[in-house]
Amino acid sequence: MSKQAGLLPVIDLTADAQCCPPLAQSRVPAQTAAVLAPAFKALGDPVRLQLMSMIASAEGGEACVCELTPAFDLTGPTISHHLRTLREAGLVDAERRGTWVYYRARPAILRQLAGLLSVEPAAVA
Amino acid sequence: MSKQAGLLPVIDLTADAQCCPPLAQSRVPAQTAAVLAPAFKALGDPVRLQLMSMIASAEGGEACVCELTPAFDLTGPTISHHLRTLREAGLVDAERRGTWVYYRARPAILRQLAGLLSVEPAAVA
DNA sequence: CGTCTGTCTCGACGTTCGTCAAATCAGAGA
DNA sequence: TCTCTGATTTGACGAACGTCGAGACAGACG
Repeated sequence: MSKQAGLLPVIDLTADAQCCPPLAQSRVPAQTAAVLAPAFKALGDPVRLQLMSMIASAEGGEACVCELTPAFDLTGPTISHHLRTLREAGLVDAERRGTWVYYRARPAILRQLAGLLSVEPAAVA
Repeated sequence: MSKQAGLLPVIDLTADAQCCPPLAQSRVPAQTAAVLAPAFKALGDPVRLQLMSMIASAEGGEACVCELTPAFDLTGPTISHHLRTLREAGLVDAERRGTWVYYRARPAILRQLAGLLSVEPAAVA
């Protein structure tokens, strides 16, 4: 699956071009590490990883805090804190519409992280 | 041939042989989050992210601590601590050969993490 | 206007993290 | 054996984290 033969993605992936040569292919510069590590860090908590998934996989591409919070045995402020962490890491976006606040994933950075981690299936020599 | 007992990874990830439905496709179960979050957490430090890259991209697939340590403005014990963190997260393997200790990436878990983060470009197959 | 509901901020708490210096362990070689 | 070098462990410290309760803020609705 290294080459997605077949359809090209609908959206432009220019962001990937400059940002993520795979971790295992060339050494990550300190500056890149400093920028991307916080994103990994944000995903390094089980609650936030689930929150991220719930948001990214939600119908319509967004999830309301009111449906996120009751999915955990945690208080509102704690969930709010985790969402803020995800937001500050650039992983999600928040928007208030009336009474409720909706969170939406940012696919670009997800792709960036995935690209960094991608491992070429050992092009057998 | 047998590995040094003290250097074996703490986490056994064999159970996760079946790879990762993308984060954005289906909601990550709590159990999966609990298993994978520590790996992201381990990558959530700039020094460890660079270490991981240096190891994974090294020639021969392995890197000696003796070449890792001088790449940072940190003491030996600190680098050793970070390497232990990567090892306990299941991201790398260590092996002592004579005087030196070599670290080697574990591609399986890297692929797992990349798969979790992968964002399918909406285009249907 | 006042009140209610949903969400966030603030302050506090115990825990974990990143770092170092000192001590210890593991081999290599004289 | 003894010593030297490379790597890890131990113990300590301040900083950051995850969590909570109490309070503040933002809209909706009478």
